[in-house]
Amino acid sequence: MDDHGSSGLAGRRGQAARNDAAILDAAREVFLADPKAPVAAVAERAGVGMSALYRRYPGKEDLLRRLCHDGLRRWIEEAEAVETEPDAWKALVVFLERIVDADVHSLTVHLAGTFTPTEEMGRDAQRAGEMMGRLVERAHATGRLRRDVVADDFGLVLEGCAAVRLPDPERTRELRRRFLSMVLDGVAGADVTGDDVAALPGPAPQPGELNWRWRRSG
Amino acid sequence: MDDHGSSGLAGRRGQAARNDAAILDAAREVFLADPKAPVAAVAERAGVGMSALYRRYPGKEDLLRRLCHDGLRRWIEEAEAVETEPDAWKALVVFLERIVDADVHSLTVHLAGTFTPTEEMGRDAQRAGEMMGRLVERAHATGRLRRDVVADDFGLVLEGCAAVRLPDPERTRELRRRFLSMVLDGVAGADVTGDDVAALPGPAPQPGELNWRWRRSG
DNA sequence: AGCAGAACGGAATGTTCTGTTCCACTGCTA
DNA sequence: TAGCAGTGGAACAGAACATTCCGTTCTGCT
Repeated sequence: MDDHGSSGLAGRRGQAARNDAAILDAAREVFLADPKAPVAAVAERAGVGMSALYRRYPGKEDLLRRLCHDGLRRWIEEAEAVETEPDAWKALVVFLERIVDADVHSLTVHLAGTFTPTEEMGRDAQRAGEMMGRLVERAHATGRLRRDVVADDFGLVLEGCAAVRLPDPERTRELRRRFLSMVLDGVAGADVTGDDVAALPGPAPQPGELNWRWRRSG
Repeated sequence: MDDHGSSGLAGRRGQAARNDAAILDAAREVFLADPKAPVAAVAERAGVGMSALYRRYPGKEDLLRRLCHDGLRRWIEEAEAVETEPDAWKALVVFLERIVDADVHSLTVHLAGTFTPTEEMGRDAQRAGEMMGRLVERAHATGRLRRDVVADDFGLVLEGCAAVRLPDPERTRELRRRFLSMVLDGVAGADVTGDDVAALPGPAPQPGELNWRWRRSG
């Protein structure tokens, strides 16, 4: 087999490989902007025809599923990446920043319900939740994270950050970072200030309470 | 004119008046859950037929516009209500809590773009922005609000709170309050703690930057 | 050089979804 | 009791959409 260059710049095979990526990128952009967007919008944004799309995925749902599962894997990946960080607080912060920057939360949460999940996705989702839990547990141990904040509170935080949306993606990232920073200051405060903030109100979010979109028939 | 009771419990006229409210309530619930929901869903939720709806509004767009404008007026109303509160920080907090509880932000922001706005709405929107600005200005003067937070940062905050959504409305309210509380602790911190938090990153949101949905042809 | 077929663009198709209209009916109101 | 404001819900027309299909292009191999 006469492979023209190892990184796929070759004529036909290369174009196909490039389309693989183009389609996924386009799908991410389009479906993040509107989870109900038509498939044709993805093709157009990717600069390919419908057939290029349907050659790779049996149907719309499969594309959505793929996108979501990729997001889930990315989450796990990022969580693993910060596990070696000695400063547990910093690990948590860096993790959140990366998830927010990559818009992973939108991928995993907003797309849920638009397809029927795989069992493997269920397992990965649980794994992702556990890793977040461990991250928070570690941060609690340092005393830097206020004690009345639970792991699922960060579900709220990520949801909030994901909601910040502007036409310009780069500006969106900046403002999300800014917002995240505000929230983190509120979440780190207690020990530093010497405790003059009131306890967080209301029952804390229960595990799985935020994942209602994953339940069947949505 | 033989009016059976002043608060409209009468037979036919009363039913009509009751439908007025039922339709608006239903529309709020339905369109807040999904801004693109079909009109029929509103009629069903209100327990009325299509004709009851189209007798009151020439078309879907008019209903949306009405809902949004009501939200805008509510915003102004709430802002005026806290203007007499002597404690400027408390005024700001109470105002935000009320806006969040009433889901006014979703009404005014998420519905924008689904209809062409009136000029009067434009004026009210500007007025609403100004009132928010004054609220923040007053809070700054007390020193209780950290200095690097600008008025439009609360656009981010409200967007974030509105993004917290569960099937149960009451639980949604609780968790939004909890999230808001976290954010407010982050936003109040600086002066109280004696300044060991870093400055907020990124250029602050510019006036009008968050209102892009209001611009024509969305 | 030439062929087999992988890969593609985009129009065509059949179906579902939705905004709006229409009509027959009900029971106040005067 | 006559008339009509008010109503429910079926009917309609057209838009939107996922998916299929066909004719074309250009590669990789012989």
